[in-house]
Amino acid sequence: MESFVYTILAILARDSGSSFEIAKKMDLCWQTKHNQIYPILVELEERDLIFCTTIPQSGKPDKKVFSITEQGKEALAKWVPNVFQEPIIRDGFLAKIYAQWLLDPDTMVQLLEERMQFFQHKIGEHESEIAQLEADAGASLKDPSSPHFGRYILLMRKLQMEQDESDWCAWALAFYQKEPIIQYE
Amino acid sequence: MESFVYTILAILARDSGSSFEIAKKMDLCWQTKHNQIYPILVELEERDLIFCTTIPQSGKPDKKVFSITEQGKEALAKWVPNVFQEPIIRDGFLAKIYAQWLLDPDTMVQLLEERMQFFQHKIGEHESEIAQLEADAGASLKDPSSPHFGRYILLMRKLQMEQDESDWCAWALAFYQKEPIIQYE
DNA sequence: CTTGGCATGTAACGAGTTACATGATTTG
DNA sequence: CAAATCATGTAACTCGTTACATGCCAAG
Repeated sequence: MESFVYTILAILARDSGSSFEIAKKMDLCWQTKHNQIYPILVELEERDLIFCTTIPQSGKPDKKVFSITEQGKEALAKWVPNVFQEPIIRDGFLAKIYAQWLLDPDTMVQLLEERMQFFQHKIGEHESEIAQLEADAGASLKDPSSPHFGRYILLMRKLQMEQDESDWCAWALAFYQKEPIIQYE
Repeated sequence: MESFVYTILAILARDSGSSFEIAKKMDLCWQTKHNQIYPILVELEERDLIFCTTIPQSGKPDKKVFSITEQGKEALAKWVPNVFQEPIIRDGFLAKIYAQWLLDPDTMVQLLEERMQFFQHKIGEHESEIAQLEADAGASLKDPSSPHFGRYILLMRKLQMEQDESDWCAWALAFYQKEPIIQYE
């Protein structure tokens, strides 16, 4: 929960945005559904760590744009050097791999191909986001004092991880094709 | 939850074990605390997907060894080709990276080094587990019809992922050392 | 002699998801 | 003209963690 709250602050520190926009950016660090962030935003506003500007819109409900306050930035900076955070990973697909010996090879091949496609799709998305960032931010991307640097290096990490996942699928698939051709390690 | 339950079944399909032993093996697929598995084991036993042999022990509470039933194997095999499972990742460290521009470089360097060490430690653990597996199972490790194959390829994947995480930390650290020497991509 | 691992569980609480409610605008 | 995306939120429910309870054995 703590990490979840500070992820919102970290996102708002880089750029103001609506609850909906925040929700989309969360995925890179902390997966969640948009519902969860509404009550937190209220709480953060009460604690003066963020503030909200309401933009009236015709037809739609008002758009609420949240921004971080100086206090918010301080709270965030104070949290960062705190206790070590263990990453949480839960992946049902891996249980399926664990149980693969009970299944026919065709099912497993299909499963692995589906997974590979999933990551290939993600890779495409992240590649275009990086290209966008490069176009927008230019050289500041590689400057640790720029607010874009963090997102940039996280995107690069995600991309590499997804490439690895995809490579691993290819490697695993080779075992079912009788000819293990791909080197992995 | 569903994936969680089937992960238990997948582990028991490979090898019988106590609740405690299951809990330790869960980490590779689905991180959880041991408390959560006790009520599930009761439920699975009621549904005849697993059965339990109680071994009396002096001093300690009885050791309960759980094994999968034929019905359990069938249920597991039926689940595998089911709906695609999206992996869940939540990592507070990444939020810290997101917010890095608000912090002094020293803090970030320390954070990255700590993270790197964490993964290096995990790599060591998994390497010795793989060596153990290779010694125990030999050639059957690379045979998709062996019950060890699944765990083997999952361990290889974990190892690669952790190596990547560690490499990424080194890459990110280079930005703070003025000389980005490491190639990543 | 204390920390950590082995070993099993329950109860209370906090975190996270699903379903529901509502409605405009854009894309296929 | 249906589905997806933008957009905001509440309520009910399920999932997951922490705290508690108990006790042995081995290593440092």
